[in-house]
Amino acid sequence: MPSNPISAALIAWFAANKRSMPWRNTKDAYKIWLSEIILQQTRVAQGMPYYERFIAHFPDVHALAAASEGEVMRLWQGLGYYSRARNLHKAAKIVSQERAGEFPNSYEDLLKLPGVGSYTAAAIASFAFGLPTAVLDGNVYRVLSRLFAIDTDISSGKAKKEFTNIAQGLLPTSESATHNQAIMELGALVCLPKNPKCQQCPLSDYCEARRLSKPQAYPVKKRKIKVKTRYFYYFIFQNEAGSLYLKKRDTSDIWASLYDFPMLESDKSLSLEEVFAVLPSQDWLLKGSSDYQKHVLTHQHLQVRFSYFKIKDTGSAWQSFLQQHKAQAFDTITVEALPKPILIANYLEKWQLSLY
DNA sequence: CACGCGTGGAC
DNA sequence: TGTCCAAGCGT
Repeated sequence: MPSNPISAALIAWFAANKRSMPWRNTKDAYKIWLSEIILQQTRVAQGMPYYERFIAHFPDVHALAAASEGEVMRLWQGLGYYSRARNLHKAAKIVSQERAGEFPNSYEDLLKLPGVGSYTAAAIASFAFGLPTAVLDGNVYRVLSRLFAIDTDISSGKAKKEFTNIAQGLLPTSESATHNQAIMELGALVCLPKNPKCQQCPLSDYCEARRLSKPQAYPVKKRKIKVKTRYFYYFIFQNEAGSLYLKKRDTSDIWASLYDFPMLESDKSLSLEEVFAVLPSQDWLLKGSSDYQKHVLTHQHLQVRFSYFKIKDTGSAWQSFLQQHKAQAFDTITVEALPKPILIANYLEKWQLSLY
C-alpha cells in the first residue's frame, strides 16, 4: 500500500506532536520487545521507570536470560500482570540460548515467543525490522471505529479480523513503523475514550464519527468488566524479635505465587466480631488483638477491602501456631504502614523470611 | 470465545 | 466514590 491522505496527515501530525520515549530512538529488537511487554495494558508513565530499571540491570537479552526468576520478579514487582514477567524471562532464555541472542525477524516467528501475541509481534516486526505489519491495539480500535463509524463490537473475533484488514489497508508499506506509532499516539493524546479532542485532530476532515457528531459512540464494546468484591481479613503475626509470618499465595488466584499474610476471606464485609466468630476459637487470636488498621484498595477488575489485624503480643501462642504449620521466621521487618500484598514479594527477597 | 490477570490515572 | 480503561496475552 502506497501512502494515502489519512496516513500522510497522521504522520505529519506525529512528527510535530510525538512524545519522546527511550525505545523510540532505537532499532534494537531487545529494547523494543522489552518496552512492548512492559506497555501491554500499561500507561507509558507507569511503565517508564520499569523500563529504565530493566535496561539498567539487563542491558541485553543475555543478561536478562542469565538472571534468576526471583530477580526478574523483584524488578517487575508493583507493575501488575505478573505472567508478563515470567514469560519475559522465558522468552529471553529462548532468544539467548536457542537463537544466540537474535530475535525472530518475522511476524510468524515473533508470535511463537511466550508473551508475544498478535499486537506485540506486529509492533516488533514493524518497529525493529520495518516490516509492513499493522498494529491493532485499543487505540487503533478506537481511532478506526470513529474514523469509519464502525459499530462492530470490538470485543468480538469478527471485529479483530475486520479492524486488522482496515488497519492493514491504511498502512503505507514504506513507513509502517512511523504510521503504526502515529495512530497509537493519536489515540493516546487526541482521540481519547471519553472526551476526544476533535478540534486538534489531524483526521477530523476524514472522520465519519465527527461528521455524525457522535465520536463518543465509538468504539462499541459489549463485553463489560465484572467487578467482584472480595473481603480479605489479614492477620499480621509478629514475634518478640519483630519477625513477621508470611504465606505464599495459591497459583490459581490473584497475585499468583506471591506472598502475603495469612488471612480469612469472605464474600461480604465482616465486623471485627464476625471475623473472630468465623475463625476457629483459638487462644492466640482471642487474646491477641490489640491493634487494628484498615486499608482499602480498589481497581477495575476486583475490589478488595483489606483489614489488617496486627497481633502484637502473641508470645508462646504465636510460636505454637507457627510450629503447628511447620513455619519458622527470622530477621526483622518494621511495618509502620502496612503494604499491599504485592509488596511482600519484595520483602521476601530483601529480608529472606522463611515461609510455610 | 470468554474470562482472568494488576495497578494507577482520569473524570 | 464509582467507573472506565491503558502499546494484550494465555487458556
